Amino acid sequence: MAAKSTLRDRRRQQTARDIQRAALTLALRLGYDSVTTEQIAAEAGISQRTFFNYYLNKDAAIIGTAPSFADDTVAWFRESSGPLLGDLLKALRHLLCHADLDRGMSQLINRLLDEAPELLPIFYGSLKRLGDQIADLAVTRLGEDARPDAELLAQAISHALADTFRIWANDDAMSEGSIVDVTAAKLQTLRGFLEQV
Amino acid sequence: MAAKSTLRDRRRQQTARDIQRAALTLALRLGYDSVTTEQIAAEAGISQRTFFNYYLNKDAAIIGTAPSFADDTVAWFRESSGPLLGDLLKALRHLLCHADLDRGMSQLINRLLDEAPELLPIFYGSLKRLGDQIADLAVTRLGEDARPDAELLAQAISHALADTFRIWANDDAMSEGSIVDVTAAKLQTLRGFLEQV
DNA sequence: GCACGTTGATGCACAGTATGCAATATTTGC
DNA sequence: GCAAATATTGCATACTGTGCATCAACGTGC
Repeated sequence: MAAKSTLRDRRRQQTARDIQRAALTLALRLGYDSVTTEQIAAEAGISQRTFFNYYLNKDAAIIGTAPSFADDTVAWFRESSGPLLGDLLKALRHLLCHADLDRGMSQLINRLLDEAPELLPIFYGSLKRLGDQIADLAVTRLGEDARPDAELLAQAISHALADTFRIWANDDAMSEGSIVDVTAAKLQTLRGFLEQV
Repeated sequence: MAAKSTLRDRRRQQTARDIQRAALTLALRLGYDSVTTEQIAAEAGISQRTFFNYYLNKDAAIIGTAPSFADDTVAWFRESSGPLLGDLLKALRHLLCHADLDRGMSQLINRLLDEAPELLPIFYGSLKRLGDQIADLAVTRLGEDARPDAELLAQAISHALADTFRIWANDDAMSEGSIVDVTAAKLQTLRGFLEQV
C-alpha cells in the first residue's frame, strides 16, 4: 500500500502533489469555477489529458487523495475486544500516524473553503471514502445487519475529524497527535446533544 | 413559501415533477450515466434548455427539491425552551406534515439507489440543504460559536432521516407520522455507540 | 549495458453538461 | 383587452471527462 519507492512511483506521487498545489493556488487566485482543468495542467507542467489520469475530476484534484487503513490496523481491530468507539479512534490514530500530513496544503484547502463555502460538500464528500472504511471496520464487529447504523456512526466520526483537521491546519501549536483527541471531544459534545430529548 | 396556487405555480410544480419522474424512470431503464439531459427533457416534453431552468444539474433532477421549514415553525422553535434535540425533531415533524410526501417517487429513488450505489453521495448530499436548515435552527439556540457542533448534530439528524426515508418508502405499512420516531430511535442507537469509549 | 515488456504521457476526436443571450410565447394584474 | 412580468426555446459556446492510438520513459532479465 505504501509507495514502492521506485523512481516511477516517486515521480507519480510528486506529480499528484504538483497538480493539487497548482489547483489550490489557482483556485485561490482566480476562484474555483473560473479555473479550468487546462490551466491547472499547464501550471503543473503536464497535459490536460494527464491531469485526468491522476484525478477523476476537478474536485478530486483540489482535495487530493485520502489515506487508507493499513492492513495490520484492520487485522488488529478485528481481534480487539475493546469498546467500539475507542477502538475506532485508535485505528484512526494509527492511520494518521502513518499518513504524513501536509499542514501547508491543508492551510491552502482551508483558505479556499473560507472563500468559497460552496465547496464544503466536496470537502466533506471526500471524507466519505474514509467514512466508508470506518463503517466497514465497525461492521466487522456489529454484523452486516447493522450497516446503516455503522454508517451513521462512521459519518459522524469523519465529520468530526474533518472539523478537527480545519482546526489543526490553522493552529500551528496543535500537534498531530492531539487530532484524534479533539475529534473524540467533539463526538462527546454530540453525545450530549443526543441526550437532550 | 408554499405554492401560491396560481396557474403558473401549479404548472411549474407539475413540470418539476414530470422532469423528476422522467429522469428516474429513464435512469432505472438505461442506467444513470447513459441517460442524457436531452433524453430526460424529451421524455418530460420540454426542451433541454428548460430542463436546466428547473434543475441546476442532472443530479438535482433525480433527487427533486427538498422542502424547507415554514416560517412559523422557525418562529416557534426560537421561542420554545424544550430540550434541543426534542424540539428539532418536533420541527421536523411539522415539516414532514406539511410537505406532501410521494411514496411512489421515493420508491423509484430507492430502486435506483439499490442498482447504483455510486449515487448514494448525491442522495445524502441532497439532504445537506435540509441539514443546513437544521443547523441554522440549532444555532439560534446554541449561538454562532457552536456552529460546527450544530452542523455535526444536524448532519447526524439528516443522515438518520435519510435512512428512515428509505425504510418508509419500502414499507407500505409504515405511516408518515412514525418517520420521525424511527429517526429518533436511530439517533439513540448512535448515542449508544458514542458512549462506548 | 542492451533489448524487451510494461507503464505513463500526450494529442485528438467526441459526447455530454451547463450557461448566457436574444427572440418568442404565455400568464397575470389591471 | 393590454401592458408588464415571467417562462420557454434555440443557438452559440466554454468546459468536463473518456476512448483510443501513438510515442516516450522506465524497469527487468540477461
